[in-house]
Amino acid sequence: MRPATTDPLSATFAALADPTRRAMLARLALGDASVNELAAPFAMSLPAVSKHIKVLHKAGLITKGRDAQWRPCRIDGVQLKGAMDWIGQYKQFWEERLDRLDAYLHTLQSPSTSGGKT
Amino acid sequence: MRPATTDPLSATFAALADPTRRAMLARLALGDASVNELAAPFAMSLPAVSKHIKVLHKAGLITKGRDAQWRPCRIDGVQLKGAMDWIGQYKQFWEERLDRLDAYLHTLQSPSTSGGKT
DNA sequence: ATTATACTTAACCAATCAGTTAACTATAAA
DNA sequence: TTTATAGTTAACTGATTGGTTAAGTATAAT
Repeated sequence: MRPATTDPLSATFAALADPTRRAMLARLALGDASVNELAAPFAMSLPAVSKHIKVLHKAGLITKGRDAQWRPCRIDGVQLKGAMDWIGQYKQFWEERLDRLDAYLHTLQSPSTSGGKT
Repeated sequence: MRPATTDPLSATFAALADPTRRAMLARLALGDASVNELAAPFAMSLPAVSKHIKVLHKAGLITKGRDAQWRPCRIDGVQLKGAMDWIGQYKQFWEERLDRLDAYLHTLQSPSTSGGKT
């Protein structure tokens, strides 16, 4: 087996690739929550929830504190920013589309000499 | 078994969770490329590359054309925008941090009545 | 000391994933 | 028609994933 400590970006995207975990982040965006509070909306066992939380934690998307027997979870934006920045590199590939749509709409609006495709 | 057609966001994040596939997108950002061109930098078989491409395609991150026996691939930004927008919801969780750092730096700079920790 | 609450770990299972090799399809070139 | 090039599909494999139940740990309450 490889030591393989997956790179942060891969760990982040993998963690975000599950709807349950995304819902947990959505919950945590409203404020810190214990494991049981995070588990409440889901029809799955507590160990399953615990594993999801571990995935989020290992990816660095949340931090965990301690308060008696509770383990309050808190969202941490650092890795989310990393993921956002990575995707941001490709912004042109959706803005370009909008530009083309915009250009097309202009051709409809002002019937000049443009014949269409180059 | 569930039909389960995974939601677009999950498919997108899952596709991005692999460094090989991210590298392929980086290549495609430079311009369209055939399957063999995409495969060139990687020490893996062509079928493996073909599978990665299929994952990207099913997630809607690329489109595939046909030119004789070639299948030119092109990046498609729509789903990337979707992923970006989802993450963007959480912007406050990294800007907040910067705000706190900024506030802290100000306490260092202007030695007012603040004693430090609460 | 016992019991309840909060959570984790262990062991297991079925499904998916990332890779392989071998065989196949489709188009172009000789 | 044969051969080369480009790519996909099939069948297999080992590792990972997402879930389960049962057992264990840690703190608080009785």
